[in-house]
Amino acid sequence: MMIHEVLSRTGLTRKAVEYYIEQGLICPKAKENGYREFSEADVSRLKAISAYRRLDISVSQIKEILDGNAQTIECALIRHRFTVRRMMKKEELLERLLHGAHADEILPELDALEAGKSIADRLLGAFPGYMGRYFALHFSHFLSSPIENETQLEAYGTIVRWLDELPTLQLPDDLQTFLDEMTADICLEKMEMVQDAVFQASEDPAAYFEMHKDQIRTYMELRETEEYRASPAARLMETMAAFQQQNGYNEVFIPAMERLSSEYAMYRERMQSADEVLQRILQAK
Amino acid sequence: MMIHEVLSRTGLTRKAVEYYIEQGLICPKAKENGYREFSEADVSRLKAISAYRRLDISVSQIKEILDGNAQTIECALIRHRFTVRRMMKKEELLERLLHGAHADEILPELDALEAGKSIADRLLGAFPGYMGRYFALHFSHFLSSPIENETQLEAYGTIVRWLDELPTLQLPDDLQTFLDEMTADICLEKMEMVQDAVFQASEDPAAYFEMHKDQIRTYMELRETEEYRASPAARLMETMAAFQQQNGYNEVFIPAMERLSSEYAMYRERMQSADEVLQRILQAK
DNA sequence: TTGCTCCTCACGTCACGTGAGGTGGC
DNA sequence: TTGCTCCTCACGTCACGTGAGGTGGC
Repeated sequence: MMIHEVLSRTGLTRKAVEYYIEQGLICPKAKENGYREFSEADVSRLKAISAYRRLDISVSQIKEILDGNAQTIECALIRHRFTVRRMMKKEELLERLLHGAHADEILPELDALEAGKSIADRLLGAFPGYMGRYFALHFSHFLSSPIENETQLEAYGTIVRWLDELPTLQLPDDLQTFLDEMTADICLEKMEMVQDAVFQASEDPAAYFEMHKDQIRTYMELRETEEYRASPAARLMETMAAFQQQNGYNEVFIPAMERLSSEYAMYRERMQSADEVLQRILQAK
Repeated sequence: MMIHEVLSRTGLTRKAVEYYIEQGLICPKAKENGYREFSEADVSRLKAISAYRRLDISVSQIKEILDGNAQTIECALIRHRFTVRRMMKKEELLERLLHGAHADEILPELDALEAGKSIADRLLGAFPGYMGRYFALHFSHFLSSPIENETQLEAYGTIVRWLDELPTLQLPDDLQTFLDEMTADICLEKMEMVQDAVFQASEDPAAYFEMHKDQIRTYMELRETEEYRASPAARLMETMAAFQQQNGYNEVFIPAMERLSSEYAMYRERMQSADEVLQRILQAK
């Protein structure tokens, strides 16, 4: 069909369609007279493109999505969600400005907001698929307090540099497939529920361990078995641990996060004492 | 001071500051050697500019705000709020796409979202200050149902054309000042509460009138007095009514809204029967 | 003289919009 | 021939980013 029909069926403009052709999202054949011949498949692709574009997804990301990269759309969704949250905070800040607040008051909060965004973006890029989403969600939780002193600013710089220099974790194909399959149906809501559960547990670890002692025991026993040690899950954990150790995750990234966010520092402390509690329970067994 | 100090104190880049100078947001003096001399006032202006920019306000709007136009910032806030709401809907739509929905399903909802935006933007521009905000908020309430047929599409076109051709309502200076002063402390929250109260009342007008009959009587009596008729409030109402009548508000805009949104049509019906109830009550008086 | 800051100018970004100027189909 | 569609090319948008190339101050 001719472009005219495509335009009326998709609601796109001629220039938009030409742009998508130029960017390689669709490739209609050129006829002898130079006219382009569009197929039904082109039309349905263009409809999808239109939907994604209007949902604020960039053309290059749409290309990935149409190329069958299912991770991209999850990634886009989480980015979108972070954006909405930031916008809500911005709304608050705008109201404060309207009610006479001075710029000096809100600039540190804007700094924090933008720092949170750039760290979350980098985490999403640095770790493949599910892991990036998990890390981004996890650390975003602590990145809302304003950036008010030099220490925080330096910590932020350290984190950004560390993430920028981090080599991309390239999992062996089988582990990557395993991870993707295991996490395929873990939507954002579930991730958030898990995170909230962890945060809750960190507040009163003894109670948590008491309540879940059977599961914990089962898990601990499982981890001792040969079967588990040979499983992809164990190999995945090992690979991650080795990657983190090689790149100074615990020496550079975590301490910088603690300097950037006092909330995170407190969380880490709670987690460490939780670990001690667990050790005591296990020894008492 | 030199630009270097300005940059370190504001956190802006050289190029950004140069852009704001080019756009006339600040005008530092040029010294003989061509260097620019910035003042303390420039620095605090730049801090405000930085805050507003990072809150997604355009440079031309910031110019208006810095020129002392207090309405602009309210306008920006309401736009921002609408944007957040749209983003939340977009998030839902993106989730549906992720879970396998076809583009055809969500395109009509995107149409409605964008129609809502363009109508709200036009209402904000067409009516001065508070009125624009009130209209935008009021009609946005009804602009969420998907655009699914030709009638709705035509209605949308009619509305957009009507708003684009609408002359800007230029109130006499004293009435404008009166309006601005009366509405200066009506924040969005209050507006929303009022709107919600109206929507509630429209569901069961008899009950509403019964509950507020004393206020209604007082108001009706007030409207009969000479004092009220000579007040700016009455003149404002008259001016608005005349403006609406001259431009076919009830003949073009309202019917198109009814065709675009069945929810709005229902609301109008309820309001009309509410009016009849009120007339009966007043006659029975 | 060296190394630093300052300046202006030009081109790039992203996803198109808006014509201009020319050809093809009926 | 006329009026329509189709094509490519060039320049514009918004708020800067990224150099290039040249000058001023110490």
